[in-house]
Amino acid sequence: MHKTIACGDLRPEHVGTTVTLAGWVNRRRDHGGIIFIDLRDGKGIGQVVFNPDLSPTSHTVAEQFRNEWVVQVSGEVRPRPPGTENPALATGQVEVHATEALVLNPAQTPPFSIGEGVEVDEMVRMRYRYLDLRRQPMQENLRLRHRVIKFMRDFLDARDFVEIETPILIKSTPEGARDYLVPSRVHPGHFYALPQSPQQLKQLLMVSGFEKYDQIARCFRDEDLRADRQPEFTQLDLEMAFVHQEDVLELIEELYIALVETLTPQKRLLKPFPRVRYDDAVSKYGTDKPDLRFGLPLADLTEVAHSSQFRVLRDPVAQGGVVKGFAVPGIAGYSRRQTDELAHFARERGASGLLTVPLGGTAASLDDLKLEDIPSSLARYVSLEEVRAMARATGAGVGDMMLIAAGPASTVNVALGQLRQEMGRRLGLADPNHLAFAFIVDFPLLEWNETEGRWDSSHHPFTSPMEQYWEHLEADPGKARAQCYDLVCNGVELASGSIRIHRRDRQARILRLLGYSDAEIQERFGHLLEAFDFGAPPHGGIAPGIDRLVVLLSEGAESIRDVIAFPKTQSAVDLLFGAPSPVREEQLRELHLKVVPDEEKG
RNA sequence: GGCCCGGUGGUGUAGCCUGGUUUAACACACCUCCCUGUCAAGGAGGAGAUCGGCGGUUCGAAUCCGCUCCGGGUCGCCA
Repeated sequence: MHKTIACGDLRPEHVGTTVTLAGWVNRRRDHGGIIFIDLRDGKGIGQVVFNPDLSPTSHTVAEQFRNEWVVQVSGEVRPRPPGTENPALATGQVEVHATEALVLNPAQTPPFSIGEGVEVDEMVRMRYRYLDLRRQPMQENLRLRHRVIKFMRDFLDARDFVEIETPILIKSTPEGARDYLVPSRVHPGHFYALPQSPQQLKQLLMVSGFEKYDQIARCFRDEDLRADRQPEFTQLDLEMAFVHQEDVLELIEELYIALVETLTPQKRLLKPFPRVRYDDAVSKYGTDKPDLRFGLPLADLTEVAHSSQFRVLRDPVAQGGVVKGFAVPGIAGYSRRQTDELAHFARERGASGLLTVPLGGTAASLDDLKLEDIPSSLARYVSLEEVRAMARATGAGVGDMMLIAAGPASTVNVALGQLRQEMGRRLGLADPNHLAFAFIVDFPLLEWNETEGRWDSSHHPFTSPMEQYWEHLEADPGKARAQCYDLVCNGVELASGSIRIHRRDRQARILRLLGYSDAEIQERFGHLLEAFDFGAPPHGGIAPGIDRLVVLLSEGAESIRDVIAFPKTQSAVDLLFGAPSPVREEQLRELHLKVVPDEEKG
């Protein structure tokens, strides 16, 4: 080794010993005579002193040191002189007095500072990702990620799970996300697909009798990106035989509680995880991934609005829509500009408009409230009693503001749900040190696809409906509820899973319901159906996302790009390697491919 | 594909709305010199920018207009 101890491991117990350190120059302070170097390595930072009186030769070498040079230093560990200890450093009680110094590799001035916590443009960070990763916050993020994954593996190993790798080159799946395709050289015109998840493979492993399978699995989806989506991402994929839904939920709850309490004990946790029905989540929070760190629940105002004379509310109801609203405490004094901004926010998310209803004035209670205390267009069209009814329904009091939207239920829920999240953030109700986990259950099995005119699986076609819905499934598909569950936390979907169908006849019924012909079923799912004929056990599983979890557990990661070593941009470009890129004509020929130029761009 | 935000020395920002008193400003980093107990060391000096690109308006464009590229956010999309 080029070193005998890590820079970050220096402690008072080493005083008197002679050590050799190697690392990067984090910062240098040259006093003309004495020189201080903060030397950084993977374990942390330690201070080295170069004193010309002690060692003129090493002092001369150290005069050339610059930030990020890779250097090796030997010397004696001594306690720092009284009054010069640095409590901000774990190594701050001691320092190394250099007697030998060596430049292992000089370095150019980096494009951005490694040692200081300056915000740097993400484009530059990704272009020089290896330098970005050298920075402390990114080191912490990736080390946390490692510990999370190791914890999961150890936890499952102790419960008899077997980690099994599944292929990356596999068959293109028919529906769902767009596949990344890989052309076959050996079979002209044929393609592999990268797995969107190992879904069918893990079900086949259940048929194989492994009973408990898990995998830290890379998944690929060629869809447009968001802050919490990358073209490739990592899941803890797991599946169990002979389980009911509650068995899976209990395992996951136990895993997440143990993981958080062990790795991030500073985070507050709500135990046990509430089970929230899908319908309740949507009606109360407008979304199936509610942030439960705060209240601000949505209230249904359709009844009140229906009888009112206000067309903005009445007409949408007459057309089968709903009116919903929620109370935001203490913001009755918002300026016109601020309320306009909220309305803009709602419209951007699909709402036709937003009624802002401040309950202002100095009234002691709702009963004393006067119409002139309500600077809102609502007050011009509805009675004071109707405003009071809405306030009672939303829980608004004097000094609060009601935010109300009308329209089709799905539109209103999306807009108000996101507005609720935004208000929680603005009012500081969403404490980042609080993790509010919850299971969302009782999902609908199917969703009507308006554009395609058919039923889609809300989860995936292998999800089993609850037992009682099999009987009238074809007669009333929309009514069926699934044995399907999500784990959500702080407004983020963290995991999704289900009890699967394990009998051929039932799987075929679902696929036919989804509009597949018998020939298509055989071509696309034949391998799975055939497996079910050979003794498939009842089974189910879940797939927790690793990237989003690490973001929630980390201090300061703002997107999953901050917890992925080499992420891609929103346009799926790798700025470090410059991928994707054209390939040689010869490579294309081997793959029997010809590139057709874009018609518009030529 | 739609909408929104951003792009100014190596980094982070100001200037842009209201075009010319700006030789494009400031901080950090960088280079030189001074400095023997600092830890965001300090002091003095210096170098460094086709203002993302192309085109237009104008006597004059970082500033106004159009197109375009790149990054980010979001809707669609993500079984």
